[in-house]
Amino acid sequence: MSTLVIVESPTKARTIRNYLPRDFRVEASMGHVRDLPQSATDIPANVKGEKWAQLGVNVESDFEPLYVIPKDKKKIVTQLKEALKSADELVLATDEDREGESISWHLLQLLQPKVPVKRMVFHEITQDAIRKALKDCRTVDEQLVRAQETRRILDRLVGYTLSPLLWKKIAKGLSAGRVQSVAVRLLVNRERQRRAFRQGSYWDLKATLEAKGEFEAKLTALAGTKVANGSDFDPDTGQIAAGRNVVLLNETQARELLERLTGKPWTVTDLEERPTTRKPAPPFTTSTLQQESNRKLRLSARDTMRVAQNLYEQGYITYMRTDSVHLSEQAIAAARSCVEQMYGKNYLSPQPRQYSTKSKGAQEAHEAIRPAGSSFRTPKETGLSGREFDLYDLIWKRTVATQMADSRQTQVIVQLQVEDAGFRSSGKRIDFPGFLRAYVEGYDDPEAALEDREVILPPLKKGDRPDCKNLEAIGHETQPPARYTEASLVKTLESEGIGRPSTYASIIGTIVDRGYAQIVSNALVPTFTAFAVTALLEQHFPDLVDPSFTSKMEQTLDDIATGEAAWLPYLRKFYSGDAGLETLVKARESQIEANVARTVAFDDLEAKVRIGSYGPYIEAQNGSDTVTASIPKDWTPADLDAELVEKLLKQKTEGPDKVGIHPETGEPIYVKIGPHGPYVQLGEKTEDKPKPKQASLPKGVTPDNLTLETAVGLLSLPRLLGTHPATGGKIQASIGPYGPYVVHDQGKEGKDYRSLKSTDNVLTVTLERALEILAEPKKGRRTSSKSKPALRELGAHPGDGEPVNIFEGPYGLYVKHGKTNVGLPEGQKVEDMTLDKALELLASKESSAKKSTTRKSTKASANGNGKAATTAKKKTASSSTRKTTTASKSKTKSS
DNA sequence: CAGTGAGCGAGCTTCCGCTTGACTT
Repeated sequence: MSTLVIVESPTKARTIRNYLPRDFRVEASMGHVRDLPQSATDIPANVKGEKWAQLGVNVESDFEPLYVIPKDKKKIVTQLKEALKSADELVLATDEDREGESISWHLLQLLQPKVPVKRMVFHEITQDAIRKALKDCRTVDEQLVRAQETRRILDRLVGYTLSPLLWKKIAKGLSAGRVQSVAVRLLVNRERQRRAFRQGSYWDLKATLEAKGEFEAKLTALAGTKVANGSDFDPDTGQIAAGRNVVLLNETQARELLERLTGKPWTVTDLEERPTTRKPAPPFTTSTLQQESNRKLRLSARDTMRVAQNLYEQGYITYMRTDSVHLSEQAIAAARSCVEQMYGKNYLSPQPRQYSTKSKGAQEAHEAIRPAGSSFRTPKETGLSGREFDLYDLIWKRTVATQMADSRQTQVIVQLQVEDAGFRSSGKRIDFPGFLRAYVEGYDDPEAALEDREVILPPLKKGDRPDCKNLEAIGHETQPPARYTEASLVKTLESEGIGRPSTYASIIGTIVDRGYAQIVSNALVPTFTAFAVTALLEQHFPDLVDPSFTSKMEQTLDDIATGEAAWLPYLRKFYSGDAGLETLVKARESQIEANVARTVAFDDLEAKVRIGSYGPYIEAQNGSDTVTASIPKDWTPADLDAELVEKLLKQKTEGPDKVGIHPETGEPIYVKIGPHGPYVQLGEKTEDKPKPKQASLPKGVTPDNLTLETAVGLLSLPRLLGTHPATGGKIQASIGPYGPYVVHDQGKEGKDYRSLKSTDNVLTVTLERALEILAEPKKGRRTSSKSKPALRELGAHPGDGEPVNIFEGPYGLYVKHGKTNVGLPEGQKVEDMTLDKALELLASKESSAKKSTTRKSTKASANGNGKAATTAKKKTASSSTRKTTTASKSKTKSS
């Protein structure tokens, strides 16, 4: 008989197994094992008829939750039940936070153990910590569990009562929730500011001066009055903000001033040196890791987490979902020894640095994210490569930097005077780089990154008379507030305490999937739907989309956990009764007119935008007629101005613009804007010609700058360039779904495609140039085996003599034989691989590949609801055969 | 690929937080 220990994750199970006695069996629950039913198919038959069944919470009977085991957890639960049979003690070792406590409680409910049960908690995985934790076990904290359950129920009530309202009033398939709706609202508010933004412009002077060295200075004051710069403008008017005592220079004034100052003597009137110090940023949490990785490595939150998970599973870093900046003693010691070895004692912070968490509602069940172990491997020592290397490198540097000395800098500010004009020059000297040697935190605003650059001024003193080498007038324009990026959205949500480390990445996924935002070169741009939904929620449920809603809820949950508040009255007040959500939603349902809710009004547009079942469209009055026109699919409110609206409508009222007459066919060519953007069409659509020739406008060509020549060219694609001198195969140029390309027809060898560079023009590209492009090796993902050499060649496959090699792909290391690829098992080192081991892996894959073809057909998606761009959730039942065999193999090998 | 903006009506969509596993090279 033995003790069964249950933790959340298999990786945690593997590590703590080493610190427990031999007769302890450690299993993983894989997160939560029970939950409210997610969709109608999960609702058990016996409650399906009930009014509250769709909610999964019996709101008529003290909010009793209906718990089910989600499909993908059924197997785990049976396995855990089985494991418990041979145990004479059960130890629940899930995380010591609200969710972790709840998992333990659900396990108890499900497993109904007849043997003694203990609740064990630890914050560090070391021999000592685990042994101590095992001695100090407690029971499950029912109040903490209640707090979790309250959170769960509240989120369900919000989400599952507001979403149906949106289906009725705006469009089907939409969603609302405590977290996502606030996130969407942040995006919408920022976009509203951008639309309201009025650009202001101002001029100033820049001087290049010389005094024992060159330096630059900027005009700051004129006759004792400050010269206006960007911060003096009111973003809503584009004018100088009220109450500012500044002089605003326009171009003429700036040039006149330049004339007047030219040739006049300059004097240094003041010189100030200000020493400053900077401290290193705290170690990574999930949120800060995602932010930095997005800024520095350009990884999405999701990719960051995927790579971090790999690093964690291979034992390179500590747990990647955390809100704590706490470092264990051993981590601090390891970081300090790294600093000493790599940078020397001078660079060590005099005292070990420990950080404390500031963000709201942090639960701190884990350590900060840092290199694993009691001594850190340097990035080079790890043998990692690609994204894994980059991310580890980032984590290593940030962690090591926390134990480094402050950086000491001197800010130098020089005031200069010429006639009545005051100039300023600022420099920065890094006296001692300290932690900057290892790590500089990134910025969302690339301008701000300059802050850390050293700007050396020549040694100047008061009374110096520098020569003016050059003086120029420079015009500036104020910029609208920047859109949110993934990084800045996560940062904002975290600082408001909204969302959890495990969900930051999926929040962004949700709002993109629901069609609330599009990612355009790293920026999150809200859609028309986002505007409509946000307006409805703000107007009718202002409390729920207020960022402070979550922090108030958290406060109550904390009180429930400590016993100072009771859960039932809280939920009752929130949902039932006169002021409750249920009543409110019902009342609003009859008040809100769908036609109004579907409409987005913009101050600067006369036409209205409506959300239709096929996407957003414009509606305007033309005399007594109502005209509607679709807005192209990837357009957002950011793209829509009065001019474009006009264009879209004109196409409907007066027919499309004619570009000209086709010189050969004599038919007219039209430029139209369709659901996929602007395109040209040859002739009209008629009964006997239902499909006139059409072609999309490529990037850079707009309806405005489109010439007849270009239009004719586009309509004549694909264009034959000639034949290949070596093969005699045809070479053509055209535009495909991925943009302009050239293709070489190699007969039975297939076609060789290459994308054109942005500097090439499909309509004019020559045969010579095409041959040049075709001669370049193919880029892109399919050819990594050609561009990247094998990490190791293991030899020929006995079956067919084809080589068996190890490669590295974006998903880690894998063995390749012909077209078969198999990932290496966890922890398998490249050096230890043999041909035999590789053949074993390939064999297991090749045999299971045959079976797997029969399973696929069951997954046909029932997603026929038109445009809602949801990515179908992939939840196929796992084909256990291959996985379990390889898993058990690697287990026996490692033990 | 280049429209539509309304209907017979069944059954369904949807939340937040814990986890990993399927694919792919």
